[in-house]
Amino acid sequence: MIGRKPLRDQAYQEILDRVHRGDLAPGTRVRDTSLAGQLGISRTPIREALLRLSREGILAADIGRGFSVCRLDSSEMRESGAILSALEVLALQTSADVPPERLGRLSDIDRELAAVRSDVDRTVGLEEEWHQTLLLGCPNRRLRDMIDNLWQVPRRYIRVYLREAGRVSLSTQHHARIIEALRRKDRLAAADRLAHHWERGIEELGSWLER
Amino acid sequence: MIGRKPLRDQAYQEILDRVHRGDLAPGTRVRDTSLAGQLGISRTPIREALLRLSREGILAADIGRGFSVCRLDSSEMRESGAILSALEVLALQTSADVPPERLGRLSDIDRELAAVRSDVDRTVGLEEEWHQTLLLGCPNRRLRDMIDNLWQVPRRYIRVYLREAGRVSLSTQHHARIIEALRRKDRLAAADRLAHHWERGIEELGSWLER
DNA sequence: ATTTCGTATATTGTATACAAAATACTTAAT
DNA sequence: ATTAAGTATTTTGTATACAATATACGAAAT
Repeated sequence: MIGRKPLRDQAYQEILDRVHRGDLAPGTRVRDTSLAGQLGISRTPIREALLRLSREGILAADIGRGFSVCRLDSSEMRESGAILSALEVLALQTSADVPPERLGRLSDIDRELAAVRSDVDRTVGLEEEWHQTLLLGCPNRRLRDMIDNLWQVPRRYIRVYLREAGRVSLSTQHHARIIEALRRKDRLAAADRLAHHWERGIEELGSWLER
Repeated sequence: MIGRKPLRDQAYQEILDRVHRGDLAPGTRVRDTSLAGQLGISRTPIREALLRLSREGILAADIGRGFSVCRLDSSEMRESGAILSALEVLALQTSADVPPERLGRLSDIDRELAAVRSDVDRTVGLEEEWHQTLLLGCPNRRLRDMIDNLWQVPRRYIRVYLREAGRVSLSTQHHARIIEALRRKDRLAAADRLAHHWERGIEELGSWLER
């Protein structure tokens, strides 16, 4: 076998998936012993994964009393959203022009996004893929990695919003307007619209959470 | 005793200090066993600290062959700097107006910065404190934490630059212009100047590194 | 019945043990 | 003398063990 992955990385992914699937609900205490048993590995790599997740804001770590899944909180969502928005805008501003081929893919994703209804997982996945595709040309690798990581937080909020508020998706109209600006090679305008897209999305989620 | 700190956090701080002091030079392999011996604790909390440092871009972690101190690389510095710049600008834009009392402190730091010569550690410390003080009023706690963390990277570059290039400090004139804008309660202008300050600093460091 | 205290249990944080893999070392062949 | 193969030694990644602390449970007192 060529690609060996440390157990801690596999554990990280698995735990993250469980949080996203709702298998580990907000507020739940996460016991390393129990996870170690379930995954059939020892506590050591589990704890390494938990420590990382707590640094990333998915879990809370109270000293001496272990980990728990962070509760959903509108101000936390607004804070993360503001950061992610600024970073995506920066990434887009400093990207090379988006080639037509990639613009086509973005439109494809949007079409699929409009077609898919009521499948929350698919919708969130496509929304994230759209953003990733948009920023694929950003030469700042560290920035791209950071953005990918930060996405884990809003993802949880979008998912619960789509599911519980019964909304089908966040408006894809904004996407279209961003693509339009990129077609004109006007990255500045596109970045502005991306910021606007985020603002609206954050506001939509925030006001729903604060209902 | 009231405030207990996990060993992993103490280890994290100690290792970080060693990297900054140059005790652990760029490229050095970092062996958990050796550190555990030196700090008189076991490998477990050491490895937790190393894992965290590698996520933060201070150490490199090659699977199966352990950790090493990241080599200084101008493009990495530019990438981190661009991110940090954007985040500090965001923080300043979304801050409350900086009260006169705090503006005074900023000026004090600048005066000290101008007075201190040839003490690299003190200079870097003051520069970082200046930025922290500037952003103290940012209500986005997550953003402030992220900025504090990210600072660990440029810190290494500034330190080596001041020491080896023989420069005394990065220009404090920019600081003064930022403060001036804040006196007029013009946060937007201040944010612009902060961005400019970063741009110039990054360019100065970058061109020196690429010499 | 409710509360308070004490004890048992579980869970954490840290230390140690072990197996696999990587590095360093030795020796033999050219 | 240099290289190469094979062996010994480190070093890593993971598992387990242990001590300290926190939680859960139950009995006694009000």
